[in-house]
Amino acid sequence: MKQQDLFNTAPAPWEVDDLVSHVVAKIVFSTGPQQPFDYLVPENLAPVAVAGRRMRVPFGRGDRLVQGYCVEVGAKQVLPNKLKSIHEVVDDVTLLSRTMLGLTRWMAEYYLCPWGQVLEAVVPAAVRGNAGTREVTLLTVPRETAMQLATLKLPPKQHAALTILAAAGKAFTPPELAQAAGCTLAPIMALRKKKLVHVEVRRVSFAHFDDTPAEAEPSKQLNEDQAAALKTILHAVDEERHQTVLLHGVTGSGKTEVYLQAIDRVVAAGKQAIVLVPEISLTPQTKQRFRARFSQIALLHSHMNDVERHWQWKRIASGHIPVVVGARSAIFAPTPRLGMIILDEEHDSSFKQDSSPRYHARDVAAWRAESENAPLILGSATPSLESWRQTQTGAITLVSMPRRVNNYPLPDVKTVDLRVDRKSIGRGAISRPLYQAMRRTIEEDGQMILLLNRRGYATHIQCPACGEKVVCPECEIALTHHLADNMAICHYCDYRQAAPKSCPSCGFTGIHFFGYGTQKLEAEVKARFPGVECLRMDSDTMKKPGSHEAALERFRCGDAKILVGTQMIAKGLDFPNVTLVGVINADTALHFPDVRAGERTFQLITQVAGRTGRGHKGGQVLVQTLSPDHPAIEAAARHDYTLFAGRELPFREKFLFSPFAKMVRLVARGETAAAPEAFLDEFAKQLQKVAIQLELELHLQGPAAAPIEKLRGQYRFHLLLKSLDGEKLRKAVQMVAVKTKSPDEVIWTIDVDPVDMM
DNA sequence: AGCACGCCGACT
DNA sequence: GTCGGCGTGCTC
Repeated sequence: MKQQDLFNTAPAPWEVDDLVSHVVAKIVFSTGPQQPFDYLVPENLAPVAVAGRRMRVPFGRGDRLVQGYCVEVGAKQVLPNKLKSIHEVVDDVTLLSRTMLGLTRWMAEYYLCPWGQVLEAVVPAAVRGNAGTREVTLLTVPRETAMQLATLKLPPKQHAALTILAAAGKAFTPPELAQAAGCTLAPIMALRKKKLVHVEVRRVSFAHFDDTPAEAEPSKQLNEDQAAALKTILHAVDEERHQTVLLHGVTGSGKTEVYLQAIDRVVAAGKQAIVLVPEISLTPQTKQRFRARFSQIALLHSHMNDVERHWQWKRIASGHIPVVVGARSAIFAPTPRLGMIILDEEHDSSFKQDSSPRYHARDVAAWRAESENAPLILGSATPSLESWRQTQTGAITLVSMPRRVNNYPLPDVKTVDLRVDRKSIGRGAISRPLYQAMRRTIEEDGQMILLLNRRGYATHIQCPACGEKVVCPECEIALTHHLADNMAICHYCDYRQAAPKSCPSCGFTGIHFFGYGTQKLEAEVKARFPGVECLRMDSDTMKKPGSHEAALERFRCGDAKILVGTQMIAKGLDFPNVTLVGVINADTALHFPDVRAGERTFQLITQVAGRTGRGHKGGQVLVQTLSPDHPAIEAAARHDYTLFAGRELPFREKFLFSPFAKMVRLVARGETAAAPEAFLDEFAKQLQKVAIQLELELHLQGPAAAPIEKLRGQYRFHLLLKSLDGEKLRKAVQMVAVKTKSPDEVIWTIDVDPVDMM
């Protein structure tokens, strides 16, 4: 029998009489062994030893003190001397409620990663480190001392200090008291030693941020579709019952207003709402919209410093903040009475975390909402096929808003077949039809958005003489030419070198820069529309905090007429004067070796098309493509989600992909190609054995070189596992994973429900 | 993860 | 004989 089993199985019959009942705490560590460990709770710590706090416990032969999360406290029959005792309780506030502990345990099981690691990810580092607080010592005079103050025999300075403290009627820190009494710290220390003053050590916050409530704006009148959607949601809110609602509303259908009014009801009931938005759309516009409607709101954004993050966390935990708006990790906000969760743009891939624990906020939200009896609202114009499928099986309630507000029509979308038009335009990214539409837009004083999903100037650098391509030495992918500083940059690892003037291989001086990035597009626009203000938004120009706000303001006020950018301009923007959207190359994501390539393309085109026609002037969209007949592009041009889903779902079903099959992806990497490949080969073999044992119908794809074969100098391989039985699949992977020790040179990861296949 | 234990080879 | 190489296994 293994040692650990001694603690989890019943004691031997002859030991039963020795059992004593004791309060025991279950501790989980964030590093080291993964299983929980039991410790005795000593009597003096019983009041503070609460599940959800961190504790320091003696661990190992040397009894070194280690910090861990207490996940459970309860009376237990134990053999005396079997367990060690907790040394100290670290936190004076509970970091994780019962629900959050349950949630993290579920995440650990579902995403196949250690519980301790999930706990560490869920509690912000700023909270763990008590950022922005410090310990202060507070002195008061106890009753007994105050009564005998007159008769006490004390040196004059001590007596004076004590008298001042007794008269003050509030607590002083030692330095404060020293100053008030006009003495040094020595007499005060003496008073502390003689136990004449009461000492309390407390953690206080010295952070302060503006939290003055804003003037709240009234709600808007809803149209028929919005009112019907709201009614469905409110039904669940009022009954305090869990239900998932998919709000499928076309772009501009007024989903946000429905959210806002649903939140109103939650707030009125004294509960809190969590609103999750994609990272990219936590824009000033979204922020303002929520801030204007709710007087008290916590906006969690990535540029927050630790002090503010901690402060926000405390405010939320105190229950005084009714509305929390944030990206993915806001799903862990410590709201004490959760009344509703909203995931806006639920299809967005930024809801999936790309490091361990690789959770999807949509699925975490579903678990949390169910366990807290709260409705979950998923909103999108282009729902994920995972959610859409669940509306068909009845697990999710579908509510549709097929019309735009104010009866504005959806914009007219035309594809520009580049196979035909390319010849007529010569060199350049803007086809003749798009150019003409741009001209017209400017004449009519409208504004326009041009989407090109690649940053930089030229996408690859190649020698026309010898064919040599300039690639990253670490990742072996084509370097992108950036004009601003004339550098060649790897978009995977950010490796950079000076752009070559001649071919590094053959010395030919006519080395050529091919392909279009946003920088080159911007240059072309400026050249062809002199005097028209053009603004570029991509991650290169939006690095500084506040640049996003500034750029959008310039566009909103009309100073800039043309907005050029990557996908960051495709979502959420709401500018009524935008009457033209141009998609420079709809095919960039279409031919990726990824099942979701079509879905992503459909989403991107639909979303960016939705940026126009939001005012009385209407709007039109031109989509440049080499594949106008591709189902994803055709469906997007017709604004027809059900057409797209109707074509895509049978394909997913036939070839066993999500949402029909559950998928798990293993990625292994190393300095050589052989080691990770061999590792995955062996893993696959072991899996097949376990699959037979579990009677699991397992489908394997690979191992094969990952689409990004080499990254930062390491070779990458992957193995895709699929099965209709997700639970058994995870079980099988778990069984193999615990027994597997990879060679030192191989690093590997497990991704449950992978979204990114690169 | 750390830390002790233990079983081998190179040294005072 | 002992010092230390790191392979193995345990930690409530």
